[in-house]
Amino acid sequence: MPAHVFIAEDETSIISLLKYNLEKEGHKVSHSENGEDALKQIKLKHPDLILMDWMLPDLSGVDICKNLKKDKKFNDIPIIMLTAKGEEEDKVKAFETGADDYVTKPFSQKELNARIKSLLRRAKPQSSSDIVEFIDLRIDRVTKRVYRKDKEINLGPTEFKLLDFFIKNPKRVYSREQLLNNVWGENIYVESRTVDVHIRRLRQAINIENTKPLIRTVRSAGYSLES
Amino acid sequence: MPAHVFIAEDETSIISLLKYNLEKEGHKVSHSENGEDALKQIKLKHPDLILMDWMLPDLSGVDICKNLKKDKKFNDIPIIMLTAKGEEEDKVKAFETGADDYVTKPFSQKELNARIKSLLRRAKPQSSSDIVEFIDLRIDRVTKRVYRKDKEINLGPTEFKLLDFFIKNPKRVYSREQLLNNVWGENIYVESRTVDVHIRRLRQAINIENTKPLIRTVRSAGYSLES
DNA sequence: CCCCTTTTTAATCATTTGTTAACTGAGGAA
DNA sequence: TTCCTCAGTTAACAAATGATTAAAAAGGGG
Repeated sequence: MPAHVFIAEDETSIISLLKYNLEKEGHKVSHSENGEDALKQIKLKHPDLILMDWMLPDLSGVDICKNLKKDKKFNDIPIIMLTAKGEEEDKVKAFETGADDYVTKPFSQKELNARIKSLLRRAKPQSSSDIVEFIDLRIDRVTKRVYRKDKEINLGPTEFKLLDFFIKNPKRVYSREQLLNNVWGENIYVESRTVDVHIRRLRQAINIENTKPLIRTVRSAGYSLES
Repeated sequence: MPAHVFIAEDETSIISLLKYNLEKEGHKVSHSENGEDALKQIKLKHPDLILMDWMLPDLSGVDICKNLKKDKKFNDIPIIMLTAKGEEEDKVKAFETGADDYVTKPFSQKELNARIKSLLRRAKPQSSSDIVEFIDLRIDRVTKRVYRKDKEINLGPTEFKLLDFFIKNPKRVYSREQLLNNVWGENIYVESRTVDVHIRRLRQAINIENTKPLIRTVRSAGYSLES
């Protein structure tokens, strides 16, 4: 699983070693050499995982960790703390501040890779409820099935996500940009016309023998799910 | 969640410490001070979880672990390895031999309890019953046999665990990552494509003369067991 | 050393996706 | 009303993505 890994570390030799190895694994790597900047960049780039030195100039790893963990937007980025060998009590402190794993220098690249993999694939808790309904539409997030009038409907992944998003706030009108941000993702760029196409596909799919259309077009504003 | 914990450890001071703490948590505790005896007792008592010292007189923890993990009847008992501090490479070896978790001495009781809880939670739900059925599929957890339409099916260990996991929550779609975490274990790192291969083998195995396929592929989401 | 299982790899196959461009229709202005 | 313009709709297609499959490589145990 290629991911974006951020390294906060002041020893350049370690940075380049890590960078080399991580890129070989297919990850995208950014880094920063001081705490202040690291925090700023992390918030800007929103990486998938952070390798953080315990000791950093001007803002310690612990502080960054605390800061991130209390911010809803960033508290689910896994953090691996890097510390010098032998500081056993640091381990406890690291976990207390919210680090997800802990590696002592010097570490084997193999082990680090393993831990990274493990953290990256750790299940994200899905908070939303399992089955949602709207009018004669039912969507089951556990079995990934969608029904209209108890008849099963086949949707592609994007149409599924689109409908799933609409159904969270029925009747609310979303602009194409909002849909792109919420369904496709913040940092993915596609033409806004693409939304139209998927709206059409979704409409076709959920349009079963003389039922209501369910998706409303609001001219020059966007789309909404309603009766 | 009270359970039966077995301790294989030769230092009596550690045994009594562990025993005290585990019993305070409500667990039933047995122990043995040498490898030979430990293995015998484990097979006799079939505990819910094992705490095992890496170094034991006359039969090492690794050997016991290997022995148990290749025995269908015992390979699902979670094992936590206990090792002296600083032996980093042992960690890798421990996981390779099939240990489910790894703790270095000295350890905090709090951390150990957390890990025990986590492993028990993962392993427990299967204890509900020894024979489970789904459609025309029957799996016997005691004898480790699988039948389809009363005809016995031969599955490799991984396929067995995979099917066993699926059958706990039929119809539920699991991602490859979830399957890796739950069937292979949190600490084992294989490519997620490997899952596909085992799914295929499982499919082939349970596909007896014109019966339903039973395993559904959900593109970009995962797999599920259903009719 | 041979056999069996697991894992990786790579080729192939199938579906989904994003884009483009032509088409349609609503609504405002004359 | 009629025409014009602009936004939305539709269909077609190429590219990308994801799943399947077979076969080779890697381990592990007897």
